[in-house]
Amino acid sequence: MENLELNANAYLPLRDVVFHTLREAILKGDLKPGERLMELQLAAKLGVSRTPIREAIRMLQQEGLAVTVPRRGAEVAGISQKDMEDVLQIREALELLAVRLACQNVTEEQISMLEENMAAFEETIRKKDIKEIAEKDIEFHDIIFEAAGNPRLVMMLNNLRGQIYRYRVEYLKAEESYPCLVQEHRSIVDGLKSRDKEYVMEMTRRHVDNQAKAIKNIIRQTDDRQE
Amino acid sequence: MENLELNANAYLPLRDVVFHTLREAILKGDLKPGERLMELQLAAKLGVSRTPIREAIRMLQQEGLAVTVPRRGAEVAGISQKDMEDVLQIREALELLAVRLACQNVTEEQISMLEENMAAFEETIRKKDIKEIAEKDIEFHDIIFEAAGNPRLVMMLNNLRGQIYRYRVEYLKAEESYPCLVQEHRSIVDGLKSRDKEYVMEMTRRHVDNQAKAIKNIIRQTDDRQE
DNA sequence: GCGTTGTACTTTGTATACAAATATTCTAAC
DNA sequence: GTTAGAATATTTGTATACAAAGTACAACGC
Repeated sequence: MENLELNANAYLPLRDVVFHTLREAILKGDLKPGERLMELQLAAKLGVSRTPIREAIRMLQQEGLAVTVPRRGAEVAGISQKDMEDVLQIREALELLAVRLACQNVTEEQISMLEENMAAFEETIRKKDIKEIAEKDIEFHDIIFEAAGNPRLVMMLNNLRGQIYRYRVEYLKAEESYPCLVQEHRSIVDGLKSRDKEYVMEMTRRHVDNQAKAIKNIIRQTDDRQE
Repeated sequence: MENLELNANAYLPLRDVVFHTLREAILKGDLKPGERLMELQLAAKLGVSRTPIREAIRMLQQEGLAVTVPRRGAEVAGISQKDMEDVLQIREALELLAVRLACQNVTEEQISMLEENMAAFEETIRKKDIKEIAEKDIEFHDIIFEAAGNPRLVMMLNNLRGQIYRYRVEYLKAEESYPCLVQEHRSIVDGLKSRDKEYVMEMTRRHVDNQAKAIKNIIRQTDDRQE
């Protein structure tokens, strides 16, 4: 770990601020798998007492980002290749459900939001700004999730995305995949416009599968490098 | 609320005991939707301090069984008809994934476990012991989840089942559905034996759909009665 | 050298104390 | 009778205190 910093000084309970801070740190990889989450240490580093830290840890634990052993404390959850494959499988199923529902429920307004997003996405891809690419990509999927009209599904997909994100940044560095990405998004939007359920699902399947393959490649590379 | 009681006196941190206690109470309906979860009150009732209560609440919150408003505290999450439909949609998608995976990975041993379960299931149905029927039904699905070989999927399905369970007991009181239940389980086991993916998925879809319809009926009836 | 035990040190688990925010009650004015 | 506002009580948020479990390491015996 390095320099954690509480930023969201908004009027939120500290436990939520701590939770978001630690969550981000884990997803971004600042806190590495296996790294221990020691209450006193974190409390000192974040300038709060142990109480909010403990509550944040309980939340992380329930979300699967931390594992705790009674009387030993918590550590950042590891994420093996198998784990990631499991997550990707689930994500595919849910993403397909989302897009299927979106196909029924999407509004004109949401479609124009998607079009706007597409334009912005292409722009950021031209700039090769990875951070922005990721943001726009997330926004794209968020619009679709929203259109699905199933809040719980949105929750679950966001959670899964968190898990995937732990490898995803790497994935987005593969510039050769950019044109493909844009085209896939394009197809999905077109499908939603014409409300062609089968087509949209097939395109989404491809999109998710491509990403899954890419991520698995990254993992393989990373693992090889480590050995 | 009525008489909560800490039973699991095993060597577990109190937060986990409290968590399980409250979770059960919510799922069984002893703690009703909208009912406030007041720390001091719960602490007194369970004979512990606020600290484990608070941590348990954070866990419940993350699991969607409680909602908290900062500075106002937590209450048992309500579950509207729409919520339940959302959950059932997700559950169908994941249950289909599980059975598809199980079809590839199921072992001979697991198949005989399913056969054993079928026998026991039919027996309990003859006895019309609702509690046992529920148990055997859960066991049936658990074996399949296990066979899917995706631990995270198991986690998520268990969580969803919790949500559904809040209505499910009622559902199982509908005796006319029993023969149907058995037959559906039978078909699924047969499909798994012959590893016929399409067939198993179709049967599972029917099984889940039937249950979904039944639950929605219950909800309608319950809502009507309340008005 | 190797394992064992005992002691000091960390770290978690739980309870409690105090402050700040929210809800409630009571009073007073209209 | 109703409403506004102050006083009071409740309730959450955070910090801290203390006990118990776990860990590390050195001294000891084999």
